[in-house]
Amino acid sequence: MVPPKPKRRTTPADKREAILDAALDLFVELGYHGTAVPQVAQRAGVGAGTIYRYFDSKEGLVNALYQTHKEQVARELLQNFPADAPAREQFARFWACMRRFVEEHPRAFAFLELHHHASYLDDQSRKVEARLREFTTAFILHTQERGEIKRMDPNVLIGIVLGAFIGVVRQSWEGYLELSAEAFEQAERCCWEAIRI
Amino acid sequence: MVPPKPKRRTTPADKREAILDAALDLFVELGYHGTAVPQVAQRAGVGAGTIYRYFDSKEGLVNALYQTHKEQVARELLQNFPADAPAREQFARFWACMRRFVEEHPRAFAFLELHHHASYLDDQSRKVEARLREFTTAFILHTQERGEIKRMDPNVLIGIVLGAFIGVVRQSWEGYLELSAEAFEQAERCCWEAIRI
Amino acid sequence: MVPPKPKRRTTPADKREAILDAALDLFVELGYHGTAVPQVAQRAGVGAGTIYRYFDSKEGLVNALYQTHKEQVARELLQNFPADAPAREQFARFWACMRRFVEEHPRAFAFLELHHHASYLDDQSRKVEARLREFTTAFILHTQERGEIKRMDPNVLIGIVLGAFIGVVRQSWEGYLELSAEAFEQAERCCWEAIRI
Amino acid sequence: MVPPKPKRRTTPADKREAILDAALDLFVELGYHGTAVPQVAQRAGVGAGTIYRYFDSKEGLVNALYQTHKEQVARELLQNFPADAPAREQFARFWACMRRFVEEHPRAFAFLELHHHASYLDDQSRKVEARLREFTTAFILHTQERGEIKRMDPNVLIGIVLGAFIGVVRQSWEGYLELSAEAFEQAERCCWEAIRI
DNA sequence: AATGAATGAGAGTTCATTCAT
DNA sequence: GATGAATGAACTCTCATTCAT
Repeated sequence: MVPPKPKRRTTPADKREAILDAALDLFVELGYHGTAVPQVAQRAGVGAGTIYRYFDSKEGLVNALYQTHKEQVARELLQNFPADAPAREQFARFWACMRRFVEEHPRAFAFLELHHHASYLDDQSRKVEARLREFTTAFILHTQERGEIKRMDPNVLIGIVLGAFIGVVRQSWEGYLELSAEAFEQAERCCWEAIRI
Repeated sequence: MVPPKPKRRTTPADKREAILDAALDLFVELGYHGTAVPQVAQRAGVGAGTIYRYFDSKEGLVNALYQTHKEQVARELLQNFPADAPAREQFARFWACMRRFVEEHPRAFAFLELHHHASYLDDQSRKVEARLREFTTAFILHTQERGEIKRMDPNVLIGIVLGAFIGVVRQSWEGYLELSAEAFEQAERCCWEAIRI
Repeated sequence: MVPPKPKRRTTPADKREAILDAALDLFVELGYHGTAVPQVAQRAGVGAGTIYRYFDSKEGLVNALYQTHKEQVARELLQNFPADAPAREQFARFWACMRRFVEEHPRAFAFLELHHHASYLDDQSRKVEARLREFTTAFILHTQERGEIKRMDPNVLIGIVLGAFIGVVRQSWEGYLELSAEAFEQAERCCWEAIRI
Repeated sequence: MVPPKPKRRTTPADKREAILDAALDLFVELGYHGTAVPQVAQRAGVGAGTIYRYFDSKEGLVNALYQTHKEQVARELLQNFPADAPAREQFARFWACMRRFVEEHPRAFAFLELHHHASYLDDQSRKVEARLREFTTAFILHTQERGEIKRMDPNVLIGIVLGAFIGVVRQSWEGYLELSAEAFEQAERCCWEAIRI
């Protein structure tokens, strides 16, 4: 019996993925405006014109990347969130989820961080961001009412915790820190103490 | 009697400042690659060629901006630092100093933050960053030995505190928060609790 | 008994016609350079590659169109021409023939007119034009000798009559005129008076 | 005494003219879509980017050409028009004026003719055309009322006369005719007989 | 025979940089 | 020293054509 011959070298989905992957690398390294479309094509191993079969424009490409990855973060955060657990555990889970994302998709995390609120993001991209924030704000208010975390403008708390998380990750990008389990855990404890009552 | 000092309408230093000032605005608003050199010239009120009398290139301009402002931050932090005060007070002073910088030079702070570790920054720019970090690290180690703040990799603590500060400021950039005295003070207390023993 | 003729949904001739028809529409509407080959394919309901089975290139396609329709005009003019009638009647028949062509094949007439002497027409296309002209010139000379129309360079007369005909049709393209029977007849009488003795 | 040194090799106005002149040639020869901007630049002897200092875009360039030359035709027609002369003389003057334009600016005439009612002409360009037509229509109606020319839709008459004029000129473009004084005069007489009572 | 995804040359346009004035 | 018109390389994007399926 003959084993089924593998049908194609590259499926359309493969090409699309290759383009997204190459763009992710380059946008992180050189920025959106610093990256030329043919450069993306070359790294993806396709012709320059091919990119326009899969994406409307360079803007379409960066927004597709943003939405794909931002939605993944949002999904993972919401799915793993223990709605009824004590705040301490909820925070630990949030931190673990973010950590897992950074470890599994470091370039995607860097991309989201660097392209946060850029002028070329479209309404759909901003909507993904907005939904996640709404959820977060509602959760913070609820936990504050339960007396488990400090009472102050939720946006200050978001700024502190998210900022601190990104701040630690950045230290590793800049070569000052290895993102060990210990570092994440230490940072997690610090941040909890920042916001706990 | 003194001869009347020849009054020039614009000294070379004035021109240089005007260029730096215009570039600061535009780089913050449109990004490095999104800003055209003649656009900088126009806003500065000089000819496009004039920029090249004061700076080698567009890269030279952005690096001059980076170094100028980064050095200013470093200077202010070091000058105001109470070497012999208790850690709690040192931390409060650090926070106040950063806060003052953000309030007095919001565009410069945004510029430094947005162009942090961009590919077009040169070695000299990175060196300014490195010197400040050396000082900070040494100080953290010293304070940890005095048992006033948590014992962990100083880079984790730097990531947390700097990240949290930037995180809070960013919330205001994104329109979620007004940078009131109260917000800064709340965030400062949170961050102290994050790192204190 | 005859075996049932195998019915093909689309014969090669059908495909060729569909391509020519789609191209006619688009070249008239958007111009030669304004029309993309895949656009022609889509409107013809065939794959983009298929066009290259029937035509060498985009130039080949436009020349095929030109020759097809120019030859049709020539055929109709020559077939309907009453060689032995008086000049007044010959002229009326010529005009009626042109009018019928415009009414039955408005897109083809517009195409011929708009692509007249375009740089991408090949020698074969120009040859069709030349043959028609030879006949016309000979006829004019003959009629002039019979003393029925003005004696002058036949090319002046061709320019006047053909130009006037196209001029009137153009007025309708530009929305100034409806191509009524009356308009055609009025124009015909005017043109006859232009050339008659 | 020193003769005044000629100040510039090329003034800005020279450059603009050189670009317009090169574009006129190429648009006539290859059509608007068939002409590449760098091609215009090369023929004008300037860099490709220079064209964009003088014109907003390729469309801006073609519209500037159209308006310049169309306005010149309109101006010459209106200025030389003998409002109170008999229709026969008015027609002769019109024809002479058109003839002079063709002889002095043959490429401009060809350009106007070939780009008539093209989709890339802007509102301003169409307005010039519209003003000229309004004048012509009013004049025809007035002359018809005086009983000097045939009574029919003025647009039919415009189509015939303008079409015949262009038709004769085209014969020369196609190499069939030399635009001699005699040819123009013969055609003028024919056309007058086409429209006279 | 027919397809349409893929290509890359070339389109229009921008902009960092130069240099005659 | 200062200017800004001029440049041409490089940008984003299109499309005539090919070729694996």
